[in-house]
Parts: sequence; structure tokens; C-alpha cells
Amino acid sequence: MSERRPTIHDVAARAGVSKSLVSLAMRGSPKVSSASRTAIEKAAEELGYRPNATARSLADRRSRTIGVNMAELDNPIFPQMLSGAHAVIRSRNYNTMLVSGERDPAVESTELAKLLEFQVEGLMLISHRLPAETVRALAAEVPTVVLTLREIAGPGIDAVVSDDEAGARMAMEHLFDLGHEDIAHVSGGTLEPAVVRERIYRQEMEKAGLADRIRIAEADLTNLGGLEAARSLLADGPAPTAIFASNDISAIGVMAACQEVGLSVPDDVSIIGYDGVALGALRTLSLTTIAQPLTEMGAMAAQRLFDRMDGKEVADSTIMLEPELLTRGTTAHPSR
Amino acid sequence: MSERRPTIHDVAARAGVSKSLVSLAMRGSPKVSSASRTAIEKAAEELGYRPNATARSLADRRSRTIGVNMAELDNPIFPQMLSGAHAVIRSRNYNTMLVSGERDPAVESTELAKLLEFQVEGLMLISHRLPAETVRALAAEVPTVVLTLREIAGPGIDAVVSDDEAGARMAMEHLFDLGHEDIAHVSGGTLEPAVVRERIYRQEMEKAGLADRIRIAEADLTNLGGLEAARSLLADGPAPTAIFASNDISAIGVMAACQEVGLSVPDDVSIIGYDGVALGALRTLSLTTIAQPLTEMGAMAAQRLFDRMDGKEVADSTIMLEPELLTRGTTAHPSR
DNA sequence: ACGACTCCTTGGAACGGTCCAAATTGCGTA
DNA sequence: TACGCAATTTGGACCGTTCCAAGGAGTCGT
Repeated sequence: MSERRPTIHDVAARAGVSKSLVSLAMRGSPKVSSASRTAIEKAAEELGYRPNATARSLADRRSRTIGVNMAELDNPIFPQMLSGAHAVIRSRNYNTMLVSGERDPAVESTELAKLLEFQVEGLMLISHRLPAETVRALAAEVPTVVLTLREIAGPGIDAVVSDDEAGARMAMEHLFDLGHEDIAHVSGGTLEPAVVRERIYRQEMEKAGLADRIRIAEADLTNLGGLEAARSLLADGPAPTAIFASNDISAIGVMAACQEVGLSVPDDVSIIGYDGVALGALRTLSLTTIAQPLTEMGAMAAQRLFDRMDGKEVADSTIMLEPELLTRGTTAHPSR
Repeated sequence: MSERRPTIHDVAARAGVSKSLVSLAMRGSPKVSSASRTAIEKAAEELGYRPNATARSLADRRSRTIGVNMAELDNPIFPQMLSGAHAVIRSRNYNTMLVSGERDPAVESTELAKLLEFQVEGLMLISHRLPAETVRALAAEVPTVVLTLREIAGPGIDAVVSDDEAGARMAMEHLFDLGHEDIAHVSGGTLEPAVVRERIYRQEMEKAGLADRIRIAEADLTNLGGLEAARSLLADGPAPTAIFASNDISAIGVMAACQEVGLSVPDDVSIIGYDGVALGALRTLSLTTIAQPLTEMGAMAAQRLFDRMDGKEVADSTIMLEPELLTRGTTAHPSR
């Protein structure tokens, strides 16, 4: 296992040709005579030759690698986006180098630096929380695309987001359509998407003349956060007939809180989440939600990155995809 | 953005020293005088120099990269293992190159080949389904560690698994302790771990003198599979008082099936899953389960890989971690 | 003043490929 | 038989580092 791997020179020697010809043959050039090709293939096969991608990268200055930074490996929306991106990257015959900052900004930035040292040809940032400053600095060195961070844009930067305003509006309209008026919101902190969703909630309530029914319980996009926010909401005066949670994970916490106090979902309280994570589809939960096209967003992001890398002039640097209402089992007409 | 990046030569020229000295300085060698060091650092800073990891890999023949193959990006147990591994890899200052076969063996094998071409120093396979043959071939070229595939072992291969026999026994004992005798099993197909769990179920039932109560509904470790298997189980004669599902995702399907026919969990039927995925902890589900130490398994695997790479002689090549019973809300004494 | 050391520095050969201009071959044609 | 042209093949420079043997420059003891 430890003896030197055969190189192009070894193959050349064994096939009785020059290393240049082997190089051509390995890349499938049509200029190689079929006799030579056969001899080379045979020699390579016998030696168990494997091209050295590192040397190749150095020589032709293309690493054929995309660097991906993922904020948290455990929030299901991130792997799902990654999955979409990964498929596109693979289909272009590129590799994926994955780093994760694990919530520590210092770690995150050294990891990103390592990606650049590896000469990645493109950078994909799947994260809610990278500072705009950092992103712009990275984008100055290599084509960069950001997922889920809407407000970042600039030269060389693309962003792929889904339309949170439209999505939040869809959520509210769905509840209005069902006849709800007493709608509360479980918010999600200060990250961009959560802020937008909260703003739209307020706006829609006001537009519907329900400004005085606005009730917001602060949470943090986690299950426990949703649970506790909903608990205090329910303890605090009459239960709303519907709750719009800032994301699915917290919506599931809200469901638990309702169960605790004996409110049945959706008969007593309707609940709608946001994101469209796969687990919401589990029959036991059956969560109505506004689904972001996560896989597609990942794929689009990768696609856009390649467009940039190919030198295509791309006009608009923020791609906005439309979310979709998934009506499942947690919303219904109000019974009160 | 597209002009050539500064190299070690540029830094050397600007600092007025040789490239060799810059190389030493960049690697923090103590032989560099502090005057030179300062000059070099200044020049590097001014130029925005970034070492080229590709060239470095080629020169010293160490890629400082671990290749990771993950079967499915969307089954939550895999990212969780990856997360554990990732932390260790990062702490060793290595990089992670991630590939995924996306259930297609052909793709999988070309992806693995690409990892080897990138000169990864170690290979981590997080997958249930790679053929032993393939794994052995890979391991012949580079230190390899396998997660969750117990039966593979051989020279240069390590496996990190959790003790499925013990775990399955714990599940059965938990149910026996609660007083259950009429226990059914929702199985998980032909993959190694599922087969073991089913075998132990049979064994334990027989040992307890309950051979005639053995009932197995075949499923495939998916939510829908669990749902359908449980449906047919419940349609098919009297409901068991407890169901042991081969994994958490299918256990959640089983819960849904119980709800459908109006059986309450755990009052009418107890349910226990296997894996310990994070979502089982969600309050709405509160699934009793046998938890595998997923993160720790990932970490151990990475650790073992580095041990091999360091040339440490490691005696035993299968590391078995103990699973743990998490008693949550889906199991209780039988009421019948 | 001189050799022996220690400390720093340096040029050049790898590393394993790609690329390119030039050399060699093979053939059909005049 | 020689010539021109297309088809192949080749040597060598280069990609940006690391590594190593060897070259200065001081410093110290005698």
C-alpha cells in the first residue's frame, strides 16, 4: 500500500511511448493512433495507474473543485440544499470540498481560507450568518454564490433565495381563506429570513384590519424555542385560532405545546410552518407549511456558479425562487 | 479577480529574499531570522499572498485531505455521523472531500475513483450498501474506515459500528420489563443492521417462550414503509401490545398507522424505534428508541483513520460502540 | 589571525502532470 | 524517386511548492 503509485512515466515506459503521448491518451485525445492507445491502455491497466488530480490541477490551473461552506450540519434544510447542489456539481464532473464552521466564526474563516488555498474554482455558502463583509472579500477572489442570505449582493456574488415575502403572504392568506382572524406568530430571531416573515405577518394582519389581534411570541427557530414560545402564548390569555411559525422545526414545537394544554390540532388551533423540511411530511406530523424548493435552490446555486465560472455574463445577481403552500393536516377552518 | 495570484516567488522578490526562505517562513520554521520573517510577512500581507495547497500537496505528497463517501445525503443519521467525523478531521487540520453516490452504484464508484485521484490520505465510507469487494479494493490503496457495515473487515480496513445485537436485545428487554408479551417487529429489509435486529427479535421472543407470538411485517426503513407494514399488521388480526421497529423513521410511520385505526400510543400500543435520530426527540413524537452514538461513531472513525495514517499499529479492526436506551413517551405498560 | 561552529540563506532538483513547438512518419502524387 | 502534407509523437519548459546539499556570515576560543 505504501510503495509509490505508478505515474504517467511508468506507463510511458511500459508502453514504449513518451509521457506526452500517455498524457494525451489519458485525456482521450483523437490524435493518438489506435495502436498507441491500445498499448497505453494496456500498460495503464496492468500497472493500476491512476491519474494524479493534484498534479493535473497544478499544471492546468483548474482544481475542478467547488468549495461548500455549510453553517450547520444538523439543520435539515442545509443538507437538503447541499444535495441539490451536489448533483449539479457532480454532473459537471467537479468535486465538492465541504467545510463547516460549526457556529464558530473563527473556525469558519480559517476553513474558508483553506478552501481558497485549495484553489477551489467556485464557492458556495450555505449559511444564514456570514457577515456581508466576509462574503464580499471572498467573492473578490473567486466566484461566489450565497444561499439564503438575501441582502448580500455585489460584484461577483450571486444569491439564491426563495421569496420569503411572498411565502409569508401565502401562509397568511391560507389562514385568512380558512376563516381565521385570531392569528399569532412565533417568530425566529434576528436572522434575515425570520425578520422578513415577521414583518409580513404584521403587515398582513394590519391590511386585514386585524392590527389589534397581532400577537408575537419570540422564539429562535428551534424546536424547544417554538415549544416555549407557544406555551407562554397559550398561558397568556385566550388561545389564538391559528399560529404561523417562522419555520417548521419551531412549528413542531408549537404542536407539542398545544397537545400539552389539550388543544387539538387542527380542530382547536391551526398551525402553519415554513421551510418544507422532509420531516414535516411524516404522517404523524403532517405539517402544513410553506415549502421552499430547497433541492432546487441548491441546484440553481450550483448552476449559477458554473455560469459565472464559464464567463457567461449574468445580469441579475439575485435569483428568487417561489415557495409553495403545502396544505397538510395541521390547518383547518376555525371552530370558534 | 482573474489576474494571476501572487506566488511564493512574488513574495520573495518583494521581500528581497529567496523563495526557499519564504517557503520556510510560511511554514513557521524557527530557522528564519526575525528580520527576514518580518519582511516576508509584510510582503505576503501586501500582496495578499495565499499559499497554493495544490502545489504543496504535489511537492510533499500529502494532500491533507480525507475523502468521505456518504450514501444518502437525506437520511439524517448520515449527516450526524459526518458531523462527528468532521470535527475531528478539522482539528487535525485536514480537509474533507465529500462525495455521494446517490444510490447509483456506477456513480458511486466513479466518485470514489475521483477521491483516490485527489490523493486523499484516508477514506471514510458512511454507507450501508457498498459491496465488500469494492471496499477491500479501496482499502488496498489507502487507509479506509467503514461506518455501519459490520461484516467488512480485512487488512487496512477498520469498521466502526454500534452493537446492534446488544441494542436490539435492550429494546426487547425494555418491552419485556414493561410486561409486554405480544410484540411484533417491523423489519427493515436485507441490509446488515436490519437483518441483525430482526434476528435478535426472533431470538429473544423464543428465549422468552413467545415463539408463537412472533409476528414480522416487512418494511424498508422508510417512513412510508413503516406505515404500510404497520397497517397490514393491524389489519391482520388483533393488534400487538408493542411494536419494535427496525429504525426510527419507520417507527414514526408505525405511529401514524396506529393513529389511523384509533389506537393510542403508548396506551394501546407501545412503540420502540432504533437509531436515536434527533427528530425522535421532538416533543410531538417523543419516540422511545435505542440510540446509537452517531456523532461519537463519526468521531471514532475519523480518529481511527488518523491512527492508521500515523502508522500506529492498531490491533482490533472493528470498533463496537454501545447503544443506549432512550425511554421517551411511546412505550408504557400494556393495558391489555 | 584562523579554523570550527552555529545560524541563516540559497539555488536547483524534484513532485506528476499539461502544453506547445518542433521532429518524425507515412503516404499519395507529380 | 523526391516532395508536400497530414497524422503522430516527442522533448522540454512550466505549474507553485518542498526538500536538501551546499554556501555565506558571524562569533568564539586560542
